[in-house]
Amino acid sequence: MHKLPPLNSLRYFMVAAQTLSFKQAAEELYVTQAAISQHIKTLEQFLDRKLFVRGTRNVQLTYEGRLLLPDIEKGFKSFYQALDKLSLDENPHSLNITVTESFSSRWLVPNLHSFTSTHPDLSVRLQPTNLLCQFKDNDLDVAIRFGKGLYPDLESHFIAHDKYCLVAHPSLVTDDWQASQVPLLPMLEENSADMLQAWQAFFDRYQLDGKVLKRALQTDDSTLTILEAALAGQGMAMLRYSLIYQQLAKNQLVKVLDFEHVCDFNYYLVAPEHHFKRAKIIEFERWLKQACQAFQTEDMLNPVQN
Amino acid sequence: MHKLPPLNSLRYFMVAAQTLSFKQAAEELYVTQAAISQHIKTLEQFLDRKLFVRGTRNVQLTYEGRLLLPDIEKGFKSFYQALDKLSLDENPHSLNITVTESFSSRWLVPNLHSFTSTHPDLSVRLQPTNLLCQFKDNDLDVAIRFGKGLYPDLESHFIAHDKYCLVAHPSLVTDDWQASQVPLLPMLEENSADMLQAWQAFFDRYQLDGKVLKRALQTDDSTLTILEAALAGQGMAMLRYSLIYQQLAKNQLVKVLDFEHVCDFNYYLVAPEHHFKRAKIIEFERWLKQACQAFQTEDMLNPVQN
DNA sequence: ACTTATAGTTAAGTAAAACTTAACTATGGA
DNA sequence: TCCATAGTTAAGTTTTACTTAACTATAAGT
Repeated sequence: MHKLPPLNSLRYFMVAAQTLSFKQAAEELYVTQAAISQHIKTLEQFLDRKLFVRGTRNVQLTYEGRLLLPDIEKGFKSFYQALDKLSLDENPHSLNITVTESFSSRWLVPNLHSFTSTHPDLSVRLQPTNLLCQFKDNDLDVAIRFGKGLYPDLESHFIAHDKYCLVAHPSLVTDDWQASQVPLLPMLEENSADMLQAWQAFFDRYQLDGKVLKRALQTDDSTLTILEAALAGQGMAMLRYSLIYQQLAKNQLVKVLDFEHVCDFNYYLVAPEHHFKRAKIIEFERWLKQACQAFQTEDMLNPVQN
Repeated sequence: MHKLPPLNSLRYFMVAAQTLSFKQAAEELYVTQAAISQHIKTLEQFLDRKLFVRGTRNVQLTYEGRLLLPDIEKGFKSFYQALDKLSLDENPHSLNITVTESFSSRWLVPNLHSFTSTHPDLSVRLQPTNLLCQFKDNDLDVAIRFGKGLYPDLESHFIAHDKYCLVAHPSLVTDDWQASQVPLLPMLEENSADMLQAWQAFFDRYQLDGKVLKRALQTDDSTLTILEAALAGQGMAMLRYSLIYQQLAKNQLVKVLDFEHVCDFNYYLVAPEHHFKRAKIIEFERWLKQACQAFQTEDMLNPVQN
């Protein structure tokens, strides 16, 4: 292998060769033309070859200069290419996540510490909202969504399954509870297709008529409201395991009739395709998948789900 | 376009990334590991990205380091490629030519000045010999040869045609000379196929019997000897126009019966193929072709010749 | 023909970078 | 526990890069 010439001289040579003017090259490189002149001289001495024929008011490349130029250009092009790959991510030190309200406050916030502690130079910002925001003009890195993983112009990476559990405050149900006692509990209900489907499965299972049940609370899209109402003992709620498994463990909520219904929806990481090449997102996805194992159970691995 | 990072840091990064050891990289680059450490740090700060994960006794590339490496390697590879192209010619300031004795002393040496004066940084060395030397282990750049241009493993570039002229010292022939007087002049003869063919053409043309002519001198391969004998007035010689056109002009030699015979051979520049990529040879060939125009005449453009 | 303007070179001094030395940190192994 | 190893950092030195300013040479304008 040869010894490499001074690399800056190569750069100066390239620009001078492209412009065929030391003066112009100097302007492009924000130096004086004396600097160009000296660099070219250095390179010519290093290579022991004349690279330019100095005319009176113009310079020309010699044969050997012409020989050199294309490969030098190729080399710097590769360097620029390398930089391009990094610039996929303009803000490597901030991770901007939009996440559904319920998952944010009931799972992500309580669990985030194990990610932030191992990524000290990354500042995570959460935007809890149930709407799938625009990624353009929003400096959002990624979204966590519960759904079918089908979003136009966006890429979705599967994160975790989930299941609905019928739960209530422990004060409302006893250990020897029967299906016939269900009508005693008011329903805490959210009008989401997925959740309504779970309720229907429950009614079918116990041959109940949903219409006769009392409604204590109804919301359009705030799972969080339902959850808080359930925790406050206002009735029975059909809630996702991911959001309450910690409350179940601590007996702050208990299952009603042990009813479970595997969700038709899943958790997905959603973003424009190129965002998934960002180092911080690759890291975050890896962590998220691993951490979500905490609420993955055997019965979720249902072929219907995926 | 991005601003380029410090180029030396890129190089240090590359070697460190390849060896996955700052210490080893330092050894390869003949610097201390402190220098490596500082360069990597500089680059990381410039890019605002960690490139290495520092373990206790080893370093690993980060995702972004791995992203960067291939293009950086590609870049430097291009630079090495550029240098390779120059190293086609190890001695750019010397031009080593082997050339037939006669052409050397009768044409090249008298004409070389117009080349050397426009190429002041090139020192030309001539090796006059009629043998086609080995190019290997000989630091020869190129050969000038008179022939058919067919040399095994070598490339031949056509330079010039030539023709034989029957000449003698002006004291030996008069203006009103007749073919019948030919036998009065002794022959100065070289045993080369090409020249013998010219003699034969002459005999045929004037219906002479070559055998009855007197031989003043015979050589095997020294055209120069023949030429000098002719200049000294020792007889008539069949000589190539290229070697004597200047003597004809100065009347140091005159044509006998105006006899000319276009050569079956030509002048060629001969060398291994890659030598023709050397800047100095490209220059020399251009000059040689142009300068040889001086002895090219209309009648040489005979289809037989090429 | 003379002057002016332009492009590049060179020398000398200054600013910036690269590099070394040496002291320090952290950790795996004897 | 102590040593050996790999890397980091700060301080000082060397080297390189850059600017300024004076100089050369020539094309263009007057």
